[in-house]
Amino acid sequence: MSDDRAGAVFGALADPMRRQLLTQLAAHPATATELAGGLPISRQAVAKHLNSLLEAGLLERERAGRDVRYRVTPEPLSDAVSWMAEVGGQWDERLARLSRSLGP
Amino acid sequence: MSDDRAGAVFGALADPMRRQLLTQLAAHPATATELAGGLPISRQAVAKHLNSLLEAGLLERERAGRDVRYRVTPEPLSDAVSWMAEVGGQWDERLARLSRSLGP
DNA sequence: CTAAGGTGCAACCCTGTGGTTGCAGTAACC
DNA sequence: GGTTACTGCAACCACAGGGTTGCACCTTAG
Repeated sequence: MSDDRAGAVFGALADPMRRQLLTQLAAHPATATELAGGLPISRQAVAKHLNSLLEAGLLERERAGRDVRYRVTPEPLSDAVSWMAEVGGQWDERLARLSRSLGP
Repeated sequence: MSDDRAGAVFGALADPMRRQLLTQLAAHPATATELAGGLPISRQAVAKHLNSLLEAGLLERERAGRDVRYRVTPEPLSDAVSWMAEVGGQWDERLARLSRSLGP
Protein backbone atom coordinates (compact mmCIF):
# COMPACT_ATOMS: atom_id res chain seq x y z
CA MET A 1 0.00 0.00 0.00
CA SER A 2 1.25 3.49 -0.80
CA ASP A 3 1.60 4.43 2.83
CA ASP A 4 4.18 7.17 2.48
CA ARG A 5 2.06 8.65 -0.26
CA ALA A 6 -0.77 9.00 2.23
CA GLY A 7 1.72 10.50 4.66
CA ALA A 8 2.65 13.21 2.18
CA VAL A 9 -1.03 14.00 1.66
CA PHE A 10 -1.72 14.21 5.40
CA GLY A 11 1.31 16.42 5.84
CA ALA A 12 0.11 18.74 3.10
CA LEU A 13 -3.42 18.86 4.47
CA ALA A 14 -2.26 19.46 8.04
CA ASP A 15 -1.91 23.21 7.45
CA PRO A 16 -5.10 25.33 7.52
CA MET A 17 -3.78 27.75 4.93
CA ARG A 18 -3.01 24.90 2.56
CA ARG A 19 -6.51 23.48 3.00
CA GLN A 20 -7.93 26.91 2.21
CA LEU A 21 -5.75 27.16 -0.88
CA LEU A 22 -6.96 23.75 -1.98
CA THR A 23 -10.63 24.63 -1.62
CA GLN A 24 -10.00 27.92 -3.37
CA LEU A 25 -8.26 26.16 -6.23
CA ALA A 26 -11.11 23.70 -6.22
CA ALA A 27 -13.44 26.61 -6.99
CA HIS A 28 -11.27 27.45 -9.97
CA PRO A 29 -7.58 27.32 -10.97
CA ALA A 30 -5.48 30.39 -10.24
CA THR A 31 -1.93 31.75 -10.05
CA ALA A 32 0.08 32.32 -6.89
CA THR A 33 -0.28 36.09 -7.20
CA GLU A 34 -4.04 35.92 -7.63
CA LEU A 35 -4.36 33.71 -4.57
CA ALA A 36 -2.12 35.93 -2.48
CA GLY A 37 -4.30 38.90 -3.41
CA GLY A 38 -7.18 37.63 -1.32
CA LEU A 39 -5.09 36.31 1.57
CA PRO A 40 -3.27 37.89 4.50
CA ILE A 41 0.09 36.39 3.53
CA SER A 42 2.70 37.21 0.92
CA ARG A 43 2.91 35.73 -2.55
CA GLN A 44 6.09 33.86 -1.66
CA ALA A 45 4.38 32.22 1.29
CA VAL A 46 1.59 31.13 -1.02
CA ALA A 47 4.16 29.81 -3.48
CA LYS A 48 5.76 27.70 -0.74
CA HIS A 49 2.40 26.21 0.19
CA LEU A 50 1.57 25.50 -3.44
CA ASN A 51 4.92 23.76 -3.73
CA SER A 52 4.08 21.54 -0.76
CA LEU A 53 0.73 20.64 -2.28
CA LEU A 54 2.51 20.06 -5.58
CA GLU A 55 5.00 17.65 -4.03
CA ALA A 56 2.12 15.80 -2.41
CA GLY A 57 0.68 15.38 -5.91
CA LEU A 58 -2.44 17.34 -5.08
CA LEU A 59 -1.81 20.08 -7.67
CA GLU A 60 -0.44 20.38 -11.15
CA ARG A 61 1.17 23.50 -12.58
CA GLU A 62 0.52 24.75 -16.04
CA ARG A 63 2.63 27.53 -17.49
CA ALA A 64 0.64 30.08 -19.48
CA GLY A 65 3.02 32.66 -20.87
CA ARG A 66 4.44 34.66 -18.02
CA ASP A 67 2.21 33.29 -15.28
CA VAL A 68 1.67 29.82 -13.84
CA ARG A 69 -1.78 28.42 -13.14
CA TYR A 70 -2.35 25.73 -10.54
CA ARG A 71 -5.21 23.24 -10.69
CA VAL A 72 -6.28 20.44 -8.36
CA THR A 73 -5.44 16.81 -9.05
CA PRO A 74 -7.28 14.94 -6.31
CA GLU A 75 -6.14 11.40 -7.09
CA PRO A 76 -3.73 11.18 -4.11
CA LEU A 77 -6.66 11.77 -1.80
CA SER A 78 -7.76 8.24 -2.59
CA ASP A 79 -4.57 6.90 -1.03
CA ALA A 80 -5.22 8.87 2.14
CA VAL A 81 -8.79 7.63 2.27
CA SER A 82 -7.62 4.06 1.77
CA TRP A 83 -5.24 4.39 4.69
CA MET A 84 -7.96 5.71 6.98
CA ALA A 85 -10.41 3.07 5.88
CA GLU A 86 -7.80 0.43 6.64
CA VAL A 87 -7.14 1.66 10.16
CA GLY A 88 -10.68 2.50 11.12
CA GLY A 89 -12.64 0.06 9.04
CA GLN A 90 -12.74 -2.66 11.67
CA TRP A 91 -14.65 -0.43 14.10
CA ASP A 92 -16.72 1.93 12.02
CA GLU A 93 -19.14 0.45 9.50
CA ARG A 94 -19.27 3.64 7.44
CA LEU A 95 -15.49 3.56 7.00
CA ALA A 96 -15.69 -0.11 6.13
CA ARG A 97 -18.00 0.78 3.27
CA LEU A 98 -15.41 3.26 2.02
CA SER A 99 -12.97 0.43 1.40
CA ARG A 100 -15.53 -1.26 -0.79
CA SER A 101 -16.48 1.90 -2.64
CA LEU A 102 -12.82 2.53 -3.49
CA GLY A 103 -12.65 -0.48 -5.79
CA PRO A 104 -10.66 -0.38 -9.09
CA MET B 1 -19.17 21.86 8.51
CA SER B 2 -16.74 20.28 10.95
CA ASP B 3 -13.80 21.72 9.10
CA ASP B 4 -11.55 22.36 12.08
CA ARG B 5 -12.31 18.85 13.27
CA ALA B 6 -10.92 17.53 10.01
CA GLY B 7 -7.98 19.85 10.51
CA ALA B 8 -7.20 18.31 13.89
CA VAL B 9 -7.34 14.85 12.36
CA PHE B 10 -5.02 15.78 9.49
CA GLY B 11 -2.62 17.38 11.93
CA ALA B 12 -2.59 14.24 14.06
CA LEU B 13 -2.11 11.97 11.05
CA ALA B 14 0.64 14.12 9.57
CA ASP B 15 3.30 12.50 11.76
CA PRO B 16 4.61 9.06 10.69
CA MET B 17 5.16 7.95 14.27
CA ARG B 18 1.57 8.81 15.12
CA ARG B 19 0.28 6.85 12.14
CA GLN B 20 2.35 3.88 13.27
CA LEU B 21 0.97 4.19 16.79
CA LEU B 22 -2.55 4.28 15.40
CA THR B 23 -2.09 1.15 13.31
CA GLN B 24 -0.45 -0.58 16.25
CA LEU B 25 -3.33 0.38 18.53
CA ALA B 26 -5.66 -0.77 15.78
CA ALA B 27 -4.08 -4.21 16.10
CA HIS B 28 -4.91 -4.16 19.81
CA PRO B 29 -5.14 -1.62 22.65
CA ALA B 30 -1.99 -0.98 24.69
CA THR B 31 -0.35 1.29 27.25
CA ALA B 32 2.24 3.96 26.53
CA THR B 33 4.99 1.89 28.11
CA GLU B 34 4.14 -1.19 26.09
CA LEU B 35 4.16 0.84 22.88
CA ALA B 36 7.44 2.52 23.73
CA GLY B 37 8.97 -0.91 24.32
CA GLY B 38 8.85 -1.75 20.62
CA LEU B 39 9.78 1.69 19.35
CA PRO B 40 13.02 3.68 19.10
CA ILE B 41 11.66 6.59 21.15
CA SER B 42 11.09 7.19 24.83
CA ARG B 43 7.87 6.54 26.73
CA GLN B 44 7.28 10.27 27.22
CA ALA B 45 7.56 10.89 23.49
CA VAL B 46 4.96 8.17 22.95
CA ALA B 47 2.76 9.77 25.61
CA LYS B 48 2.92 13.11 23.80
CA HIS B 49 1.88 11.49 20.54
CA LEU B 50 -0.95 9.63 22.23
CA ASN B 51 -2.10 12.92 23.69
CA SER B 52 -2.19 14.48 20.23
CA LEU B 53 -4.23 11.60 18.90
CA LEU B 54 -6.43 11.87 21.96
CA GLU B 55 -7.11 15.57 21.38
CA ALA B 56 -7.97 14.79 17.77
CA GLY B 57 -10.57 12.37 19.11
CA LEU B 58 -8.90 9.36 17.51
CA LEU B 59 -8.19 7.58 20.81
CA GLU B 60 -9.86 7.03 24.13
CA ARG B 61 -8.02 6.33 27.37
CA GLU B 62 -9.17 3.80 29.91
CA ARG B 63 -7.52 3.66 33.32
CA ALA B 64 -6.92 0.13 34.61
CA GLY B 65 -5.36 0.33 38.05
CA ARG B 66 -1.88 1.77 37.74
CA ASP B 67 -1.70 1.73 33.96
CA VAL B 68 -3.67 3.40 31.19
CA ARG B 69 -4.81 1.58 28.07
CA TYR B 70 -5.48 3.40 24.82
CA ARG B 71 -7.91 2.19 22.17
CA VAL B 72 -8.88 3.56 18.75
CA THR B 73 -12.08 5.54 18.19
CA PRO B 74 -12.13 6.10 14.42
CA GLU B 75 -15.26 8.23 14.15
CA PRO B 76 -13.37 11.50 13.49
CA LEU B 77 -11.87 9.91 10.39
CA SER B 78 -15.27 10.31 8.77
CA ASP B 79 -15.00 14.08 9.06
CA ALA B 80 -11.62 14.03 7.36
CA VAL B 81 -12.96 11.81 4.60
CA SER B 82 -15.93 14.13 4.11
CA TRP B 83 -13.62 17.09 3.72
CA MET B 84 -11.54 15.32 1.08
CA ALA B 85 -14.58 14.09 -0.77
CA GLU B 86 -15.89 17.64 -0.85
CA VAL B 87 -12.71 19.10 -2.29
CA GLY B 88 -11.90 16.33 -4.73
CA GLY B 89 -15.34 15.03 -5.58
CA GLN B 90 -15.90 17.28 -8.54
CA TRP B 91 -12.94 15.80 -10.40
CA ASP B 92 -12.59 12.25 -9.25
CA GLU B 93 -15.58 9.97 -9.62
CA ARG B 94 -14.36 7.56 -6.96
CA LEU B 95 -14.20 10.38 -4.43
CA ALA B 96 -17.63 11.56 -5.49
CA ARG B 97 -18.97 8.14 -4.59
CA LEU B 98 -17.45 8.55 -1.13
CA SER B 99 -19.71 11.51 -0.45
CA ARG B 100 -22.72 9.38 -1.22
CA SER B 101 -21.51 6.39 0.75
CA LEU B 102 -21.03 8.56 3.85
CA GLY B 103 -24.75 9.15 4.24
CA PRO B 104 -26.43 8.30 7.59
C1' DC C 1 5.66 -1.57 55.15
C1' DT C 2 8.71 -1.46 51.45
C1' DA C 3 10.14 -1.95 46.86
C1' DA C 4 9.08 -1.75 42.02
C1' DG C 5 6.91 -0.42 37.93
C1' DG C 6 3.86 2.83 35.49
C1' DT C 7 2.19 7.46 34.89
C1' DG C 8 2.39 12.67 34.90
C1' DC C 9 4.70 17.04 34.83
C1' DA C 10 8.34 20.33 33.79
C1' DA C 11 12.37 22.07 31.83
C1' DC C 12 15.28 21.91 28.17
C1' DC C 13 17.53 21.23 23.09
C1' DC C 14 17.18 21.39 18.29
C1' DT C 15 15.34 20.76 13.95
C1' DG C 16 11.59 21.94 10.70
C1' DT C 17 9.00 25.20 8.67
C1' DG C 18 5.67 29.07 7.97
C1' DG C 19 6.45 33.73 7.24
C1' DT C 20 9.04 37.77 5.74
C1' DT C 21 12.01 40.88 2.64
C1' DG C 22 14.97 41.71 -1.27
C1' DC C 23 16.59 41.00 -5.67
C1' DA C 24 17.35 38.73 -10.21
C1' DG C 25 15.20 36.77 -14.30
C1' DT C 26 11.86 36.78 -17.93
C1' DA C 27 7.75 37.22 -20.66
C1' DA C 28 4.26 40.57 -22.36
C1' DC C 29 2.40 45.03 -23.49
C1' DC C 30 3.03 49.86 -25.29
C1' DG D 1 13.35 48.94 -27.07
C1' DG D 2 11.77 50.03 -22.60
C1' DT D 3 8.64 49.45 -18.98
C1' DT D 4 5.65 46.66 -16.41
C1' DA D 5 4.21 42.59 -13.99
C1' DC D 6 4.73 37.95 -12.64
C1' DT D 7 7.80 34.17 -11.21
C1' DG D 8 11.96 32.12 -8.82
C1' DC D 9 15.72 31.98 -5.59
C1' DA D 10 18.11 33.04 -1.32
C1' DA D 11 18.83 34.68 3.17
C1' DC D 12 16.87 35.39 7.37
C1' DC D 13 13.63 35.39 11.65
C1' DA D 14 10.52 33.26 14.90
C1' DC D 15 7.77 29.88 16.65
C1' DA D 16 5.86 25.12 17.06
C1' DG D 17 6.70 20.74 18.24
C1' DG D 18 9.19 16.16 18.42
C1' DG D 19 12.55 14.34 21.37
C1' DT D 20 15.16 13.94 25.61
C1' DT D 21 16.19 13.72 30.75
C1' DG D 22 14.94 14.08 35.55
C1' DC D 23 11.96 13.85 39.23
C1' DA D 24 7.52 13.40 41.87
C1' DC D 25 3.39 10.62 42.44
C1' DC D 26 0.73 6.58 43.02
C1' DT D 27 -0.77 1.88 42.61
C1' DT D 28 0.23 -2.87 42.85
C1' DA D 29 3.17 -6.86 44.36
C1' DG D 30 5.98 -9.25 48.02
